[in-house]
Amino acid sequence: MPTLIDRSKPRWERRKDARPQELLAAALDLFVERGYAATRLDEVAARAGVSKGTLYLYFENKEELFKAVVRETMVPPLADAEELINKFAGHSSALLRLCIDGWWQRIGATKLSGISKLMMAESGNFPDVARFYHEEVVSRGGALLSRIIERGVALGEFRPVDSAMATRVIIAPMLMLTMWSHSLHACHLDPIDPDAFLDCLVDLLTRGFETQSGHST
Amino acid sequence: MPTLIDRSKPRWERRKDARPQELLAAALDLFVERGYAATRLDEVAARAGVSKGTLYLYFENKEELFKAVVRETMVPPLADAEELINKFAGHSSALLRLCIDGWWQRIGATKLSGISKLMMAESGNFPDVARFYHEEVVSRGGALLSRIIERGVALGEFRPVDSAMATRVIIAPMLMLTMWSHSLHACHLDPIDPDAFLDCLVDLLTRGFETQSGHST
DNA sequence: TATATTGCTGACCCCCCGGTTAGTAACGCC
DNA sequence: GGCGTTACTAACCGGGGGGTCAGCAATATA
Repeated sequence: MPTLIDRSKPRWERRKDARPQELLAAALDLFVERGYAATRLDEVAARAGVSKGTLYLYFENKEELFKAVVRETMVPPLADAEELINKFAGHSSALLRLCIDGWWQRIGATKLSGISKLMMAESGNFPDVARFYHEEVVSRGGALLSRIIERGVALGEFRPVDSAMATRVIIAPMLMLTMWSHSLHACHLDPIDPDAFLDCLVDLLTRGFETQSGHST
Repeated sequence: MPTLIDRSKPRWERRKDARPQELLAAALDLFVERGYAATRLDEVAARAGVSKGTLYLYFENKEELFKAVVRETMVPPLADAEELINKFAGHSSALLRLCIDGWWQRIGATKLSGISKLMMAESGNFPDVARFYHEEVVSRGGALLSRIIERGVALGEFRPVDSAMATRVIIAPMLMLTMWSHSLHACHLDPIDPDAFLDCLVDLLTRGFETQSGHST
C-alpha cells in the first residue's frame, strides 16, 4: 500500500553544502519563467526539493536571493569579456562581432537573458533591485561596448560617432531579441530566427560605422 | 468643523456617460506606472473618483479593462499611419523617418509607450492578453513597417533586404528606447536623450539601407 | 412632496504569498 | 545503541487584492 511509510530512506537529507546552489538554480529558472514579482518562494523551494523555511535559512529574503542569482550568473561573463577586450589585437569590427557572438552564446541564447528582460520589465516596481542591477551589470556592460567603439574610432576603423549613443543603439536590438524570445515568442507568436536577426544587425552596424570614402554625412 | 457633513453637495454624482472614459484614463496611467499585474483595481477606481464596485459596472474584469485601454489608445494611431503610407509620394527613407518621428510623437514620447513595455514584460504571464495585443497592435505595426521597406526596395531606393528581419531591426531600438525611459531611466539611472538616440538610429539605418556606395541619400 | 428607478458605495469573501517559528528528524560522535 | 547538535519541515501569521452584492442615495417622474 502506498500509505505505508518507506523507512529505508529518510524523508529528507541534510545537505548544507549543496542547498545554496540548488536554490539558486531553481530561483534562476523561475525568475526567468515568471518574472520577479510573480515568482513564488514556495515554488522556488519546491523546485529545489526543500521547503520554504529552508530557503530562508540560506537567503535573507526574496531580494537577496535575486541578487545572489545575478552575482552568480551574470557577472562572470562580463569579467571574461573585459579581459578579451584588453587582449584583443585586430580590426574593431571583428572585436565587435566577437563580443556580440559571445554575448549571444553565453547569455542571449541561454536562460540568463531572461534576467535582462525581467529587469527591464520590473525595475520600476523594485528600485533597490534596479540600482543593484544597474551597478553590477548595466554600467559594466555598457562601458565594455563603449570601449570597443572608442577603440575603433581611435584606430580610424570606425567613423567618429558618439560612443555612448552608439552603444545604446547596438545594445537595443540585442536586448530586444531576448525580450521577444521571452515574451511574445514564448506564446508561440511571431517566431524569429535569432541568427538571421543578429546577422542582419551586424550587417547594418558594419555599414553604419564604416569609414566612408564616397559619402557625405 | 470639518466633521460636519456638507449637504449642499451630494456625496457622489450619477455620471454614467463620463465614467468609462475616466476609468480608462485612470487605468492607462496606472498600467503604465506599475505594470499589469501590479496595478490594483481599487487604485484605478480611486483615481477615477469612484469605488471599485463601480469599475465592475463598466468593465467585466481586469483583463477586459486592459483590452479596452488598448483599443482606445493604441489602435487609432496605427490606423492613421496606415492611411499615411497609402497616400505618401516621395523617397522611402523620408517616409521611414516620417513614420518613426510620428510614432515618437504620438506613442513613443507619451505614456502610451508604457503599454508596449508592459506587454513585453508580462505577456508571458498573461497569454490571453498577449494574444489580443499581438493581433491588435504588433502584427499591424509590423506589417506597416514592412510595407515601407518593401516599397523602398521595389522603387530601388533601398538595397534588397529581408523586409521581415529589417522590420524587427528597426523596431527594436524604438521599443528599447521606450523601455529604457520606463524602467532604468525612471529610477534616475542612465539618462538618455531620445532625440539624439533616434537621430543616431535613423543615421545608421539610412546608411545601412542605402543602395550601393556612390549614391547619396 | 411622494415614489420609482438606478448609479454607486463599502463592507465582505476567499485565496495567495512573503516571512516566521516551534518542533522534529537526520546525522556525527562516543 | 544512545545522545547532542542542527538542518529541515510544516503550520502559522498578517496584509493585500480580485471579485461580489445588499443596500443606499441621487436623480427622474409626477
